Amino acid sequence: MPYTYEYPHPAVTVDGVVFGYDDADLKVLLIQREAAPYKLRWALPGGFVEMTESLEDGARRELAEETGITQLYLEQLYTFGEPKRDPRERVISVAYYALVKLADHTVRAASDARNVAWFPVADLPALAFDHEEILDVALRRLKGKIRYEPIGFELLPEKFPLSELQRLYETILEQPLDKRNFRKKILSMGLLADTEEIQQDVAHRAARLYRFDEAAYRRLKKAGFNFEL
Amino acid sequence: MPYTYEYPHPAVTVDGVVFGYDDADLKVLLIQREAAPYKLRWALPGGFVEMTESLEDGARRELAEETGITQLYLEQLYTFGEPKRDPRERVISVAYYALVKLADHTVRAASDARNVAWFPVADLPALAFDHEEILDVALRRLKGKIRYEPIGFELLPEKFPLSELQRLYETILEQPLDKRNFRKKILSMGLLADTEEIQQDVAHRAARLYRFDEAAYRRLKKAGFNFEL
DNA sequence: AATTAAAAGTGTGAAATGGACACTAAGTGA
DNA sequence: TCACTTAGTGTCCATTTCACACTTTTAATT
Repeated sequence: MPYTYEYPHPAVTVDGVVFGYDDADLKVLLIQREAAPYKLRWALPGGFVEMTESLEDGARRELAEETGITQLYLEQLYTFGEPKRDPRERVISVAYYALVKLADHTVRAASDARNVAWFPVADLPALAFDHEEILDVALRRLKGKIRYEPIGFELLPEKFPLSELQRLYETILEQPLDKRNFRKKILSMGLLADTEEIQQDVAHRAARLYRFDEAAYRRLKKAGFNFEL
Repeated sequence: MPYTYEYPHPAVTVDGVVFGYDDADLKVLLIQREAAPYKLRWALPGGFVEMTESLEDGARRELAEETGITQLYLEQLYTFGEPKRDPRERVISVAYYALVKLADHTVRAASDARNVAWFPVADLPALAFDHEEILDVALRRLKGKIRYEPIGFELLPEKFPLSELQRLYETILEQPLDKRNFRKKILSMGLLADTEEIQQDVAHRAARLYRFDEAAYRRLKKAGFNFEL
């Protein structure tokens, strides 16, 4: 069952940079490699694209197979194709980045029992291949995009207090934000709905919980509204 | 000399959306196909990536071969990989977009003598494959990027009057801009150097000519300056 | 030489936005 | 009841944005 072509074809893979947020830490999901090259190194989840699936479907499939994660915000990031990025053969990797609500997804061990774990972005192990570069591009993209698109919510639980949203922004942007100005700005966008609930089991005044109002988002987006922070 | 793999590999191409600007028109460079499928249809220039070159090098090589253009601003756009986008076999296409100074480059006929021509973006023929979608993504990217990065200069001659720069912005953004406000804003960025020259052979008051000051750009960029219009 | 045409070039005031800043309210635990 | 922790709230000043119209310069036409 070999496949033969008149001209050489590179292999094509999809890799995913999956971000999660937990307790003031931005985290990335990594998988430990079992085989050479880079045996035992941590790497981004990913794999070969199948001939009948789209690139995005391939990315979703690989993430589901390797980490069990299925509900996520997914967007194409960049395509990496330096000739020597994989020592075995020419591999073009179409990278996606994803945002998941960490609380909802305790990661399953991969279907093939490889190690899967969340690492804080601020404290990463050495990665396989050019995955450090891919991660770097993903971080810059996330940092840039969160300024003008309301994607931060994808990293938080369904219901969250404003302070948690602010901490998320401060973590990703790596700069402190003024509480009053942040609240004014975010609330004035009209994307947050008050759930009429408050935090439970906190040892201080409980905060109101909000949720992202997706219907409002679509309405405003269609009207050309600007979500710049 | 066939190439054989244990698993099926898609073909990988690079395609280029080359923009030029001329006389208040944004234009795209297209090539007429000679062979089936889509015989005689116009298409984006592009071709197969060679195994030893990077994706960007491949894009530059294809553009040089097919159109003779060598000096250009080039940036990766997006990767298109729907299973059926090419009827012959599975083809993943890494698209780049490019900006060229149209005045400097009268397009050469392709090395293989295919028809090459500039088309106004506002008045395009039907295109081969999914090239209309690729062009659409490129246009949106250009429109978005020109708002916060000074890339418009890449489309103008070395020396240009402010009115021409303004017309370029108005063309790309598809909206009129106020002359005084535009000048104030652009000049205050400190990216334009006065060449001390003025227009020649115009039938009215001649305008000062400016050039893009790349050294200043790099300095300001490093300092984290914001080039939003 | 005077007139017309065409585009260049220039400033102000009003409105909206952005950014700095500090205290009170509410709830828990000791 | 006191101490601690986080929630929640408004004002002022500086800056930016936006709307807006006339004079200058040069060449072409009569």
